Amino acid sequence: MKNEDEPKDKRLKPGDAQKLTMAEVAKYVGVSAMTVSRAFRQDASVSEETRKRIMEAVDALGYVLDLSAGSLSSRRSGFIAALVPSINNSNFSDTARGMTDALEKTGLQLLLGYTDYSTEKEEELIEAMLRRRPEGIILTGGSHTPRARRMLAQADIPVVETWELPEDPINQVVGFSNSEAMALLVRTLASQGYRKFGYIGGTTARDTRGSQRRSGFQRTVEELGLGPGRMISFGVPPITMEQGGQAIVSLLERWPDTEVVLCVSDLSAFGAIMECTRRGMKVPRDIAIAGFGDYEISSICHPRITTINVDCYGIGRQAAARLLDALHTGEATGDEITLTGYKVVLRESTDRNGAPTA
Amino acid sequence: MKNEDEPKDKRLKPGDAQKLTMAEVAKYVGVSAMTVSRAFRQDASVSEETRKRIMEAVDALGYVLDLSAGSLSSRRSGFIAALVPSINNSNFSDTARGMTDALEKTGLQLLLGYTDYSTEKEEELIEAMLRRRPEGIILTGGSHTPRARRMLAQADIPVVETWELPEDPINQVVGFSNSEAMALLVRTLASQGYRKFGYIGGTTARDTRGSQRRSGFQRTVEELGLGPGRMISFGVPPITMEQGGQAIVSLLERWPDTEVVLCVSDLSAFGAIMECTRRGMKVPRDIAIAGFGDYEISSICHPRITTINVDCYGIGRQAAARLLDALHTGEATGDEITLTGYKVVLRESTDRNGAPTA
DNA sequence: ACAAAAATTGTTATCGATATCATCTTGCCG
DNA sequence: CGGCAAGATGATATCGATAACAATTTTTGT
Repeated sequence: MKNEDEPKDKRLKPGDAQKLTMAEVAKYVGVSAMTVSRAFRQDASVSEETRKRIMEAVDALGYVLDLSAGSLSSRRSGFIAALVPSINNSNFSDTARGMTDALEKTGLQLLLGYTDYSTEKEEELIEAMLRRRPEGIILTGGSHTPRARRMLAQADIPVVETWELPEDPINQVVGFSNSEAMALLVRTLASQGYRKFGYIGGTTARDTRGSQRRSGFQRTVEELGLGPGRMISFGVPPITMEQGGQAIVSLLERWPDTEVVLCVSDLSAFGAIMECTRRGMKVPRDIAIAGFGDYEISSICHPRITTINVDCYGIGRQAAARLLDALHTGEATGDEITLTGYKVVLRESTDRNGAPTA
Repeated sequence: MKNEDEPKDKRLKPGDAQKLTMAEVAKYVGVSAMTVSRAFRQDASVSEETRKRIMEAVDALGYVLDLSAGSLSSRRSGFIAALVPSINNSNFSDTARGMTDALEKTGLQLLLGYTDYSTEKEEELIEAMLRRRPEGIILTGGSHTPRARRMLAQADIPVVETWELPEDPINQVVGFSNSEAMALLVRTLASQGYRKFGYIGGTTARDTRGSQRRSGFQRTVEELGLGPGRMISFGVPPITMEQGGQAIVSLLERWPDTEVVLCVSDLSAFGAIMECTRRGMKVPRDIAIAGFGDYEISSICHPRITTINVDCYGIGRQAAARLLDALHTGEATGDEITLTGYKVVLRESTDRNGAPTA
């Protein structure tokens, strides 16, 4: 006979609810741990009767599966990492919702991280995420630190970049051209007769989508022969409603004859409109203002704001779908670019008749 | 001699970047895996020289620590779970920021989940989180399913409930009385002469904070002898700007002489104000409207909205701090209630002089 | 200069589930 | 009724790091 282990010296602290493991559940039911493990997966071969008994025991004991142990041995962490610039931006939250919906029923969980529009923060987050071994990762934008790129390459998992069209994609891309979208808005407004264009955006290149919108604006105004646009930069992205208000004051001081102002987002457009209203100017009678992103506020406020509607939800949904494709096909897929839609939404704030309450 | 293992049959797939482990880094540097492990923690005793060499190797090889293995053996997952109702609500995102800030430098990461104001979704999320063995968990509100409560009890980790004062706290609480806050707003407005009070909120009890605000409203209006309040319920929480607009229409149809309307949140208040404006009513001249939460929009829009400012950031910060306390003191702390502040912010939308642009 | 203390590094067992292969039933068919 | 396939279950090794303790080197005090 082999010598039996003495009762272990493991001192369970008094109040310490001894931690339940699968083995204990197994002993309780009278099966092996492996069978309990199988009972937790619907594809595994366990008789219905045994599974039922196990699940009852799980319930009775209050056992909760331990994925950290499971993922170590199965080498599947069971989650997808997604990094977005801001927690509090309905555009990105719509995108996140799209991802969550697409991942439903796949057994994969979404882990969100917030980069605060900073590539350094993004790098940190990528490292933090990779340490937990995600099965794939979704990023916003195409601007990353060199080290971030290296880590991603090394990680050998599918990567999807979203919300823009990077010049040098890592892997897959789901997004649209922010500069083209802004160009479309400029051309649409120009075709309505506007000639003197102003632009409000943040000061730095941190927000790459913002920069792209700006360059789309600039380029298109010049292409249309409407001279260089009047551009005001204000604040570190993401610029707030308040900064939108401050910016339009600067802009109108410098170029009082401006006819229409395009803003990097609806939020700054809203701030600008409110500031104008407060100063006794009527929008669009005295000045027209447009935003970008089609946030809820733009269809509610007075006057309603002309904007670019972006398929935020679709971006998320498709990004997750592309990622799942890559995971299923064994990541042999070519790196594709999936274009998502956008459209101009004309509303009161740029109405040439200037009769917003019409 | 024992038979030596044949060179393993492990077929590394062609493109497969063979997964790096600590052992390989260790071999590369010429130390033991344990020393590499130590090099990753700043408190461990490794000579500076060795650590430098190891970190260079880590960099050169592109190794990324594997926490799923580490947390299994150390029994420390290194993260805190936090569940909030909505991803896209600046109040909660401020709270989340408070938590993140408080956890900075503690080595603990925050994992956010979104319950969508549903206790069923919350239960699912709690289970999903517990499966990854968080070291603590922060919840919003005090309303949970029985199974959620059981799982939390079994998990034996500190729990903090936030944003309200539950009748039956699980453990620690960081929040304030929503009904008292709303009562304060009612009393403040009553003291300014308002007599005929209306209220706009969601239809169900899903949003417990909303329900508490409603009951605070109702109770106080009656206490002041101003008769039963005029209450309109509209939509499933969280109610949107648009629903705020629809609600005020119903309310004014039913009770056209209402003097002031309190809304469950600033967002519905904003929607209500815009709808009034659109219909040619002036706020506050024709009707006064107030919100709750002091969102950015309320200080920007026109007219600016009277509201209750809540210390959202502080709630998050303190919740995380209390959790850290509990973790450090070995969870022997008594379950305390930490009250957070709120205050009435009077703005144009309830100005009795009705001269918002004054 | 030598013992004691401190700092550094290594060895081995282990965390809790799952992959893998082995074993045991059961059912089915000619 | 033998034999084989399919289904159900179990035994064991393993995932990759870290805890715990052991061994070694360096520093310190007197």
